[in-house]
Amino acid sequence: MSNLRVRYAPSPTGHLHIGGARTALFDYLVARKMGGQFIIRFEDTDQTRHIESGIDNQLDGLRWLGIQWDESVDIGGPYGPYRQTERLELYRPFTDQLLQSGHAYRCYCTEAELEQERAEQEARGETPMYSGKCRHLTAEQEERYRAEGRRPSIRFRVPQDRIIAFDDRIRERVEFETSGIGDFIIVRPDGIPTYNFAVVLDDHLMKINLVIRGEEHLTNTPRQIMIYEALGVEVPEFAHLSLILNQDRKKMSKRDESIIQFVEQYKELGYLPEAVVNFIALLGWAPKGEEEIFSLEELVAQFDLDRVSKSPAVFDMDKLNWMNNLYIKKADPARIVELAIPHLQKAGRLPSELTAQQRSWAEDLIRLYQEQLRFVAEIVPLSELFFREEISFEEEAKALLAEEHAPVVLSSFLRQVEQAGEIAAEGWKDLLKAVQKETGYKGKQLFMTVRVALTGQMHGPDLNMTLHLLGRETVMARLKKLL
RNA sequence: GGCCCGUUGGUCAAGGGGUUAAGACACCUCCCUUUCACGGAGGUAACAGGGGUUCGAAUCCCCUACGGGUCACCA
Repeated sequence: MSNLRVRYAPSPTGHLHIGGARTALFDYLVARKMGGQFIIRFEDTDQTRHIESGIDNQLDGLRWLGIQWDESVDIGGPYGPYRQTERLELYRPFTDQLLQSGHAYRCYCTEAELEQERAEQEARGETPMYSGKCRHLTAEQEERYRAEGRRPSIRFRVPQDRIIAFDDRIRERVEFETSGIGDFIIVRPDGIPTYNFAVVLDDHLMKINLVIRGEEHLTNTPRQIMIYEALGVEVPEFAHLSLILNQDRKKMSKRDESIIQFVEQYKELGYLPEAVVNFIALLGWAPKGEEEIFSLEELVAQFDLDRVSKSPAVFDMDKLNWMNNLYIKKADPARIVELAIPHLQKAGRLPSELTAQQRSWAEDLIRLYQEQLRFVAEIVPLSELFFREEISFEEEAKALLAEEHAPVVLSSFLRQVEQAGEIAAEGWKDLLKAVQKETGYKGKQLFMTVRVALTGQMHGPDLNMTLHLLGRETVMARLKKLL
């Protein structure tokens, strides 16, 4: 294939879905790897479901992931326009061609009639399929229908008893019998083509030679191949990706809340784009070796359509969280700080305008938790102990404080803090050392007692930094309250 | 229901006639550590079932079961 051209063709009905993002990513990877072009085109022929912000949502999501394209609505390209509703005139000659060659015909059935027909078929236990009622209308009959005020749609005449076969890049050979396919509508009465017709025309006109898309399109493929053939143009290659399933092994539906489905939501929760890209690349694709942490550039080098799995993948949130944590740990702390501050502000933990001092405090706080954040929004629940007036004590903590060494350690510590005056970030270590010297308690009895007294919890982040962030006043107040 | 696709541990998955059937997440144990987390070392756990073909099937064929997709004037 000398010049590979692939496309992602979403319908702009909403936000970028995780499945769409994965399709786009695979498109991008293949195009980059082969030195081809990646085109994004919008299939917006369904007026009723059209959402104006849909195009921006899709593009913004892809941009955030770092996926770049070579031709689309925003940057143009030699095969535009890149949204179907702007290409309507381009389709007309092809419609005429099919009508003239007899591959298509006008159908005057109304939606209500068709629906009734379908209902009757279903009642009889048959597969619902268009009966072919208008297949052989005479000129007079057409004239009469027109006189009744009926507006025709245009149907594709599906050849009888043929087998349509193709070699899918992922599924290998797939065959369909045309007997199971009814004549389908390619142009609605209002002149707007339906999906199956428009894709074929656009892919042809845009010189797409590899169509990568989800498995839900597999059964559309024979219809499209028939159109290519009727038009006498070259059929592209197909690669049908298996679906991404939720934890219940079901196709994710838009209302499914068991899983976070939209790229924008991951962004909002503080997932890093490189983690999301890495993770979705592994949904259905397996690298050659054992390494599985890859940057986008590395994915381009590693990716191979031949290593894409046929079976569906369940979206595993645990693994995404693990992977995101990996990227957060590696990330520049300043970046995580930038992402985390808005979460703390939104939660009312920080004022919307920060003084230099507050900012520096927030930076220390966020860095304290950086290595255990699975996603940045977690900073809010994780850092709760720094924002509570009243601390509550766990059972274990109460037991520890009831031991005889506790008051000794704590009163010694309080004295040290009071005497110290201003305490530098590193100064707390020395105070604890002094307490050890004075009381003779060390290790768990010393550190754990202090931790528990001030946080109420047996577990937590680095103690010195915790003390520093709590600050001298709070430390003294909490100690006094206990003693 | 018809048609189409799929099925290796809980999850992602490698392996495509001869393997002790990889690796990762999760889980468990231990080590490190003032605790947690991190890190390190181990561990539990899988070829859907049944027939073939073959000296030999996770790998090839058939059937069954299960799961999914699709049958629109949606994409």
